[in-house]
Amino acid sequence: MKELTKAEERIMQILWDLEKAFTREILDQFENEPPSYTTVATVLTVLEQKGFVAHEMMGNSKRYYPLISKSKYSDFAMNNVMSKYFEGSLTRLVSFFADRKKMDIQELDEIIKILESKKEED
Amino acid sequence: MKELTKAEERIMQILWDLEKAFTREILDQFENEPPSYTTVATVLTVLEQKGFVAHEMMGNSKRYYPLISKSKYSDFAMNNVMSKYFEGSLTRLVSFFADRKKMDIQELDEIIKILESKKEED
DNA sequence: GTTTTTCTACTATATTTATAGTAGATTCAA
DNA sequence: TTGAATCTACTATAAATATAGTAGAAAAAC
Repeated sequence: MKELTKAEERIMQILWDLEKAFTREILDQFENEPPSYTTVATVLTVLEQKGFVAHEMMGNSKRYYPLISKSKYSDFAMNNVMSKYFEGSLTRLVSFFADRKKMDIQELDEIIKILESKKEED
Repeated sequence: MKELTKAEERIMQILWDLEKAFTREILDQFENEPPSYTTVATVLTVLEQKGFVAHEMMGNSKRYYPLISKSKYSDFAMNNVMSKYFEGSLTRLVSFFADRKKMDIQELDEIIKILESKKEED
């Protein structure tokens, strides 16, 4: 999978959220300093070329939808960072976080619970 | 902090590893298809402008060293991805990983241990 | 002590990314 | 049924990124 550029990523985030959307609808999601309509349209075209989205015609308008799920891309993006900064190890990542973030007992317990239940899975 | 571009990041990774290095030494770390010497030198100049590295003169050569630690940048990069894909929550991230990765009992236990000891800290 | 190598500084160029304009088709609204 | 609005396709342009060449100074090699 290729990486998303920043502009592409912003639009993918919106599209993951909306699931299906016209260019106009995507544009409407921008709060401050929205890009121009054609900019969004161009980025969508690029995203389509790159295989991240597809569209269906509704009248003469295109309704876009993601071809790659957010969780699939999350996985890719995370593995990317993890391999570069934590030797791909979740253990290292968690330990890094434990070292430098405030985490309340409740959050810690929740994570432990998740991991415990994962153990039983096997 | 600004994000590192790919070319910059590759060189920072080497520099984090070597701690201090001349352009030539950095170049020597490239295994296949090394860039040209001047490419490395140019990227280092950019990195210096951006405040990621500094240098000391050794004779007429520059020995570069990182101004930003790998763990500081890791933190930045991780928070970046986490905020975009896991609402900034380590819990969500761990649960995502637990769902889609094979993890052996030993690894799970290790992470649990880390989190337990973090609990006692407070 | 010349030649060769090795640096840096500066410049150059190609590619990618980000952003948007224009023109022509289509739809809508009066 | 014509004028306004909206959409796509195509093109344009600026900015950022990636890569490297050239020239001149310094050092090393012979």
